[in-house]
Amino acid sequence: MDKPVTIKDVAREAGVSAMTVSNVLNGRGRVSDVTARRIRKVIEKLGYRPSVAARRLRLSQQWTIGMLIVVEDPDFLSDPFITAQVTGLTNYLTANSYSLILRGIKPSDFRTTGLFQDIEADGMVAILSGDQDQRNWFVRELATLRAPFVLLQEQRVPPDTDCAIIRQDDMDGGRQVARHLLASGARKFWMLLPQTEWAAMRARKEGASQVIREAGAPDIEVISCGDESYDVTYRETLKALDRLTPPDAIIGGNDQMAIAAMKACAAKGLRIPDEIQITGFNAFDIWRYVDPVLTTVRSAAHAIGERAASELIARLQSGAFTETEIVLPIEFQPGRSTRSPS
Amino acid sequence: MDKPVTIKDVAREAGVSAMTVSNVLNGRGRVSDVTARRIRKVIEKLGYRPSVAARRLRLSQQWTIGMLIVVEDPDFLSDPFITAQVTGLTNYLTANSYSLILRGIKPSDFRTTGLFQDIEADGMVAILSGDQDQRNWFVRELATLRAPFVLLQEQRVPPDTDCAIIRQDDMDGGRQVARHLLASGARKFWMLLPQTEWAAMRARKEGASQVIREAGAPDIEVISCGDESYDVTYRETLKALDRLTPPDAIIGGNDQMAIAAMKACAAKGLRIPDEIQITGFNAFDIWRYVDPVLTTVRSAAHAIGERAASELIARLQSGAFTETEIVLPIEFQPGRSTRSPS
DNA sequence: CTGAAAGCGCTTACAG
DNA sequence: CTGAAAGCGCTTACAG
Repeated sequence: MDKPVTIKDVAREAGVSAMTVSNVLNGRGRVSDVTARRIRKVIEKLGYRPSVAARRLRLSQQWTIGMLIVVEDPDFLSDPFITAQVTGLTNYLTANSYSLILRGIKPSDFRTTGLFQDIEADGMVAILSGDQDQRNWFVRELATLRAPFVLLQEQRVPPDTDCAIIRQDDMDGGRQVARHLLASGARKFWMLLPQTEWAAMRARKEGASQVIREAGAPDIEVISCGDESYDVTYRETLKALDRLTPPDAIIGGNDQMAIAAMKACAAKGLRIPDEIQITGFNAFDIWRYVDPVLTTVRSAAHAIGERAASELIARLQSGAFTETEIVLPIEFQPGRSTRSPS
Repeated sequence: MDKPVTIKDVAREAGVSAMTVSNVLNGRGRVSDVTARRIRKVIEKLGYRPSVAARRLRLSQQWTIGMLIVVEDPDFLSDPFITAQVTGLTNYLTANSYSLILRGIKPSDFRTTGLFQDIEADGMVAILSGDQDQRNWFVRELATLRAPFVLLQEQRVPPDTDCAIIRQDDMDGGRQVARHLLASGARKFWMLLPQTEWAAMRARKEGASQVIREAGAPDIEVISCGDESYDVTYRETLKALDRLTPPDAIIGGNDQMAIAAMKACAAKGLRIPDEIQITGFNAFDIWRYVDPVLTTVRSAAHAIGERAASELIARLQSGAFTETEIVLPIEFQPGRSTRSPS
């Protein structure tokens, strides 16, 4: 319709130059109170809004961080572990006048998507999935953007890259879960893992395996649960219970999987925790919806998101990441789906 | 470090003008195959990425939609009803080369936040909360951006505004729930609602009330549950059960609240559904984590998000919204937390 | 305390 | 098939 009002329109109406308007807007330079007040009146009257595009071009800074979630599942925000990180990120960015661009893409679309053609963010935060090869490839692609980035949940820092990793101590979480179960008498373990290899889940498994091997118990049996949805996990657990002797304990890769397993065990008539113990991971609200309340590990997800934002902003200001590997502690949270250690 | 490579660098290296490079990039104009190939090689070699800021300024189009969630709770993505809408929105936008800027703000910060000073989006999608007065005020503020916007979950279309509303038929959901409960013999109802007045929840209540009044039963008793968190809802339900005679049925404002109520009833020794029936709303994954499986209403949340994106993009192209009020159907989903109608 | 001018990196009629 | 020039709306030294 009507052309948007620009800084020039304001300047003309106020009888000053565009520069003076800019100074008022940005609090720079010396402008007399009288002039400033007059200009502000005109801005209000005309409904003037600065053009972000122009300012960004001029300053070659975007005040924008891109959040990239690389997953096969198009419903990429359904996992509370991810949404909590996104929330922490946005909240911190908003408080610091940065914008967050959110994008979920499938590994297969990775290359063709706009984000990788254009530069619209000063920095990136990414959650990757897939095997190590695929993740390495993602990291190389990200690096071609020539913008600093933070990887969440990754276990290894890519060498020679303007990049930092932030994660919670999933391996320690795995260790604590395994110790608790061993102390409660478990010797034979299953762990439920999705097909998609999340780095965080791998670490949980490694931590648990390590403690279990050290205790001289047989290594964990991995039950592969496809897309980690409730239905698939439930079905795969049932199948495994049909095929194999039930273990003493099932370690869920996350809470949702643990709950599906719980229901599967209940369907088989196995009493929890007497006949079989079950643990989850992350301690989001759902953990308490179930009966018995799930033994799980409290996640630092929100803090991870916040930290990613603060590290990235610091990096943009200082020119280099101060730390490239940040590990946040997690907290074991016993429930009633496991027995208390004797 | 090194200055970013611009279209001029590419042009110089390829021995052509910037315009020709631009033509190759955008598939406009006639460029000979030989030249085009050479230019593409140079782009690859130099690692050139177009500056989005420059293009946006030039074309005064942002290819960006802003998603604004106005809530008191800083953890604004914890509600799956919201995340599902956000996911639908991003997915559709990404597929259409639009970016999504996500921002959650508190009502009190509404005015001071950047989104309302600057223009960085071609259009907006908003989820509002608060009472009608507050929401009206938000709508007026949004209108000052002079960009089209879509309101999710709103029940009334603001007059004379470049705006559309999209919602699911929450009122019908409320009706269906009430009919089911009445048919199962219920006469006395409670409904759990948070302090924050979500328009969608109001509509559920209205729908249910209407059917219940028509059946000649006493109107619903509303139990106010603060921030709608598990803990508060649980506590308030317990308190109500202590204070008042238990009703025949409790209608949860959403699934999470219904589940908290379920646990509270169980704690009081009330058998579900024999002594008390309970229903939820939205049918996200958690609805089935509980025992007995919750009777609820399947939500069109993901479709709402997608539709918001498609309507907004269509509006940006055509200059006007074709429909200003879009209502998506919902689906009643009986579980085991209610009795089957006799 | 205020202004004229240059320039950020693109794209678009308009010529040739 | 290709190029020179103008301009999108800002901000920043540099003068006055």
